[in-house]
Amino acid sequence: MKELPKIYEPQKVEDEIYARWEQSGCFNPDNIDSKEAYCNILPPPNANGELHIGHASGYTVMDIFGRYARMNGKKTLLLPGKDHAGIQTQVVFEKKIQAELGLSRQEIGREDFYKKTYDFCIDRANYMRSQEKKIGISADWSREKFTLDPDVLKTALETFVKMHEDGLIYKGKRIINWCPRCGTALSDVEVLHKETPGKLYFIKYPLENSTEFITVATTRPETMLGDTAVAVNPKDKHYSKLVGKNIVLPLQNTIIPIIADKRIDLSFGTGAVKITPSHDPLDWEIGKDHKLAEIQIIDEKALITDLGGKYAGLTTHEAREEILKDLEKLNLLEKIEEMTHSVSICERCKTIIEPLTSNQWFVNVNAENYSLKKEAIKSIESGMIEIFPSNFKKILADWFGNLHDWCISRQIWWGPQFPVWYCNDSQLTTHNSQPKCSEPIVSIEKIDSCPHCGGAVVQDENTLDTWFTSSQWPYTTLKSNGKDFETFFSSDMMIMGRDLLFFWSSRMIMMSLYTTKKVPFKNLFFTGLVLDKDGHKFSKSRGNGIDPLTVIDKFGADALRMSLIMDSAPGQNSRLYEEKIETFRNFANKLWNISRYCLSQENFKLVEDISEEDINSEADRWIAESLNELIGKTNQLFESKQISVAADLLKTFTWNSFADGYIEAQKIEKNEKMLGYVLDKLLKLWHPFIPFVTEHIWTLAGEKELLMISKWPAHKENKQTKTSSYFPFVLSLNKTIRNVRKEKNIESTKKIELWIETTSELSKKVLLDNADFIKKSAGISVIKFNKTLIGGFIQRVVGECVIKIPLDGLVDVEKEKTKAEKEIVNLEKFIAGSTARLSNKDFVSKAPAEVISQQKETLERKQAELAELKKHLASL
RNA sequence: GGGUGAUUAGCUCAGUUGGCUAGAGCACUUCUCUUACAAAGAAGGGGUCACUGGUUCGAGUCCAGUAUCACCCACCA
Repeated sequence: MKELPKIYEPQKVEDEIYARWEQSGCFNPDNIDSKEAYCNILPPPNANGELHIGHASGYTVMDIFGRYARMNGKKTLLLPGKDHAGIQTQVVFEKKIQAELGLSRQEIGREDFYKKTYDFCIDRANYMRSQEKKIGISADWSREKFTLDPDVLKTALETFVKMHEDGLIYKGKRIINWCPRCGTALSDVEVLHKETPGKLYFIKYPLENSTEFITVATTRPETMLGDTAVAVNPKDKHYSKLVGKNIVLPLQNTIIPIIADKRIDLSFGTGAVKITPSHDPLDWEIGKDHKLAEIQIIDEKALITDLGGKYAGLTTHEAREEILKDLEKLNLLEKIEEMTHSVSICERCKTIIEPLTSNQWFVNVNAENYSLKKEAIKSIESGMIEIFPSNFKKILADWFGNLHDWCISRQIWWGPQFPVWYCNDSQLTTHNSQPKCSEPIVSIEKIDSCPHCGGAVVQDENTLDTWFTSSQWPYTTLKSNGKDFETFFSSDMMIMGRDLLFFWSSRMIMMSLYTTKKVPFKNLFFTGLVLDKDGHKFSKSRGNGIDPLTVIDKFGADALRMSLIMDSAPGQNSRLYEEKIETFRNFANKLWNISRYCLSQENFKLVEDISEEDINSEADRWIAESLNELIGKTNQLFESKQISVAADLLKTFTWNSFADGYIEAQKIEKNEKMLGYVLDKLLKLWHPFIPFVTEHIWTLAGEKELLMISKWPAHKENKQTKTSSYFPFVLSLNKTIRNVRKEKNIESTKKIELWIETTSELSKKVLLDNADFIKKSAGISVIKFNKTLIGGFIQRVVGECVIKIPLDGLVDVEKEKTKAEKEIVNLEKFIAGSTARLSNKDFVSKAPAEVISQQKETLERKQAELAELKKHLASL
């Protein structure tokens, strides 16, 4: 066998390994013959940038489960894709063309802008795909989809048509969130709320035909131009006499009523509220109930409209200044208070949102014939979808409960245009000879002329909300490829950042139940945010980003994968930093060197299974049994989705048990077959986590088939496990001797004698069986049993043995005394507690037998130890 | 205003049906380049598991409350 380098260099092998996986065709489930299917739909990243560490985190988890399923013989599909990401991509691309060409999208024109953005996305998608491969995702690239692929989009638009027919999609004038910078309506989830210091203005509104005033408080005085009422709480005694009277609205000089509405908070401000139905969500509700007029005084560019009289054309900010000045002149500004309040801002560009009434398309989430939200709640509460961590279940259900209609029309250019046409005629004339011409024509096919009058038609200019298409992603992607939908839907697991809880997971659930009557996924798994070392979010402005490719280049993909999934529970944030990644790079190297050792053994090969005859020593039995136990636990942990705990367990076994324990013992008493068996199982168990290094070692060991499709290790259930505590006893004996050497500063080259007193024949046998190993690893010249030792010696107790190490002249009696005394106190404390517990009737009657016997066993051992110690102390 | 999560060794975090003289990695102390590995090996120090009560034979783990921090939701004008 050729000499392998001491250091594992992932950079040199990872690309080649990935290429072999791809060429094998095993990423494609069509090439796997199995009745049982498994499918993870990978969350499609926005095709407008590059992969960041958050993507890598989710992908790693998905790939781990995918590889686990594949090795368990399931027809496994990991379906990759990319999202066109409407508003976000438009913002990104507009900036790009502005910077590179000095052009605005208006200067380019809608059609051309769309084409250019499309090309940009495809370019980014190609780059991002190469990043995804670097991470080692075992996805079927032949099935990769983009949200704007014709087949995917067609399926999504068919849903639109169906929902429209069912009355779940309607167009109407409602108050919406308007982003003046993006120039579009936004849904509620796309609006953020930010605590902002501001001012509360108290304005006096004169009563009609009176010298009295009613004072209202507002943070946005400019909206008074659109006031159509003043409202007070019906219970508010201060104002009860005024309800029904009128007010002369200052500056506008219109007459508006004072109304009573229970939604008004008595304790806030003066208890009297100006009502501006066109520019405030609550006011809009109140206005509707009281049939108030709506006067839109702010337009879609955040400028005052003509209805704003002399303020028309001003920005809202300018108008506010002017209005305050004018009110002051009229002596109507009573006072100004400082306050902090919550301001709505655009999720994408952070511009302040202007609420305004607008004609938009909505999804009715609670229609009489089909309630999207109620069905979703049902699916969650009935457990059709299992959610990790489980407390997110309640959060989701509550969110659905409070859900309002979903605004799905955007006034942007990037994204699918509404499949809706209008008869030109109907827009021009209000009196139409054909009444049907006034109704929108909804169709996924392009419409050339009005089906009723044959006249010209125009397509609805609106663009669909990105989440309308991505909410159908598991359905549309599988639907567009042969029988995939029948085979794989519902998908098995969906993994996403918790920030997508409301944006995406919720909508996928609603839409899937509506279109397919099935849940989109059986398990929903949330990852927390990946933060930097100081717990900050990664962001461009902070400049603390970690590029996955840089990390992979430096430490390898396996190290990155491990550092992303370890040390974090589902849904919990985790921190990522170089030192952490380094430790996993070190682990990959450890596994590499373990394998190097194994491969260097004569006649070494990986072994699928062993029999009783292959177990020759205590060490063999111990490692075989521990391994079997490990396999059982790992499988359980995979089933309960606790992969980070599983990886931790594997790591402890690999490093501590196998490398430090078994391999060292095996050097004395060779058993290549056992080495081959354990390594075979370890490579398999590790493969989902660290696919590259394991596959590489597998190949070096001479295996022809890929590790990726090897059979997952099975736990041997029926096998009666014999007690495997003998070898750990040998290990702890070694440890104790080394400890003594260390304490006494005995050079490692100096051999010492080991005298043992024991009444246990079994212990004696084990020690004799492992004498060579003990001698070598603890530097012992000779082991003597039950001899009387004369002269100075150090005494320790290990298990049922009293061990004595003759050390003439090196024994510090006082030091040994203190040490023994300290240990005695410790033991007595433990024994007292343990004895009390065992003599407690309730404990004995209620605790499980296993716990009791274990307790007894430990107590006896400790008591024996104590007795020896006392004896020893007396002799000092 | 409502909700969720966190609080365990100097730091970052595990700890899933309650059985723990509480674990890992990093950092620290002391040895060792011993023929798989110094990206390593060996030995060691370090914690009344935020606080207060409760349930229980037994609580880091379950319940109630308190404190601090973080995040999310909400139509406080």
